[in-house]
Amino acid sequence: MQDPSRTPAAEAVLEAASWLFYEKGINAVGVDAIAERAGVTKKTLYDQFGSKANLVVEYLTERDLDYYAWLREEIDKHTGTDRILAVFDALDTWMRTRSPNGCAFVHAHGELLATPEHPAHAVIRAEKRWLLRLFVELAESEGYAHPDAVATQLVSLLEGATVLRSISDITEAVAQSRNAAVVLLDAAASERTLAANEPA
Amino acid sequence: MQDPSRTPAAEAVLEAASWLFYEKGINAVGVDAIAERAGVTKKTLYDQFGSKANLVVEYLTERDLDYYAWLREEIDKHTGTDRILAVFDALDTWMRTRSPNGCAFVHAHGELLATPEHPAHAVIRAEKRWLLRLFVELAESEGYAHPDAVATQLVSLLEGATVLRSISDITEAVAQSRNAAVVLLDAAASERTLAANEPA
DNA sequence: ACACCTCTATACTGACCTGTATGGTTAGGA
DNA sequence: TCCTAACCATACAGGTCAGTATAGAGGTGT
Repeated sequence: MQDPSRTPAAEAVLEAASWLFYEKGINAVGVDAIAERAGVTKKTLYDQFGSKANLVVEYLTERDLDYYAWLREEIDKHTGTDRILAVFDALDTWMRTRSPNGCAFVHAHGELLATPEHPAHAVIRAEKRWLLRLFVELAESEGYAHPDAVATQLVSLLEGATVLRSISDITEAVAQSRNAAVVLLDAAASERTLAANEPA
Repeated sequence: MQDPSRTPAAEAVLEAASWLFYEKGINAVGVDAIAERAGVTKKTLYDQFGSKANLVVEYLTERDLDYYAWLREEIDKHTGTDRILAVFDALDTWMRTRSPNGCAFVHAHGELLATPEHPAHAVIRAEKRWLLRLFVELAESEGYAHPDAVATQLVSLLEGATVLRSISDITEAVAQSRNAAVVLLDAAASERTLAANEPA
């Protein structure tokens, strides 16, 4: 799961950074605070990661891998259409246990708008890309019509529920998105098509 | 539309701040940069707004009012179910013309995680609240079953599409959310219900 | 005539930021 | 035995941050 070549101090730094970045935001957290929380000197932090930007990349990359592994696990506990709905159930658990403040990648995107050359942007875009592809593959393998269209709609439901649950106190947002997914998949299955798929 | 008691310099400051905050993020922009862009001294900025936090609140409040007014206008050009779908069309235009980087309120929420006492949080939550209530009212007045459930699902589609369109390059996300909305409303209309509305 | 308001210009404070420099300790492997 | 990697502690450089201080210009209403 994690790079075994990472020293104990490096591990502590990344753990501290991950917590602080997610809980307070990237720009609101200084390297001094990270080093202090990790119980490590700033020298060690810079020896291991080189720069704050690199640390941000490592933070997002690890979170990305964790989330992907978690989703894959939850999906593989089911068969058929339940494999798709399992993603919504997994999100519900994920948000309760690890992500109550919302999507770390969406936040990072907003925080790094001022520095478009930041290497973290590639990680952020990649995360949304594999999420979409995951749904495309699931929709395809379950034989749904218009897998690209369905997948885009399902990802929107997922991302939107994440926003609603974290910003408002609408805890049922994820469950409602799941309900909507059931309806959409039902419609796609009975070839009642996703309406107006061709704009004109 | 805007407070007429605002002096010309104050107006220039708010305009500069709005552009910089949205384009680069709140924490990435300093008051010096705002004053310079507005062609105003920092003294004037502080005389008019008192603090950066107040300026952030004014920025979000004005954007909130603009967005609400825009949506109301677009909705009122239609009748029946089209009033609901008009929100999706309005979002498409809004994102192309004024909000290509994503939702300012979602970004602000992420940037202000470190300061939960920041007065902007109230504005952020209020924006999501009226958006949800808007859909509830539309769903009710068009006679759909389960207006609360439908509204939550529609807001998720809207917010999710905003995320997808801004972070990924999926420009058709909004259109796909609109398609999904059509299916969901169709299902709600024919009382084929929103499935599993009662979890157990 | 005088007070008030809006604004300009510049300089400053004290805190915090990323990143580096210097120098020393400990443990393991060749 | 010696070398290297991984760490500790402290201090500092150079920049930027929010916010304040000081001094004065121009216009308006009374």
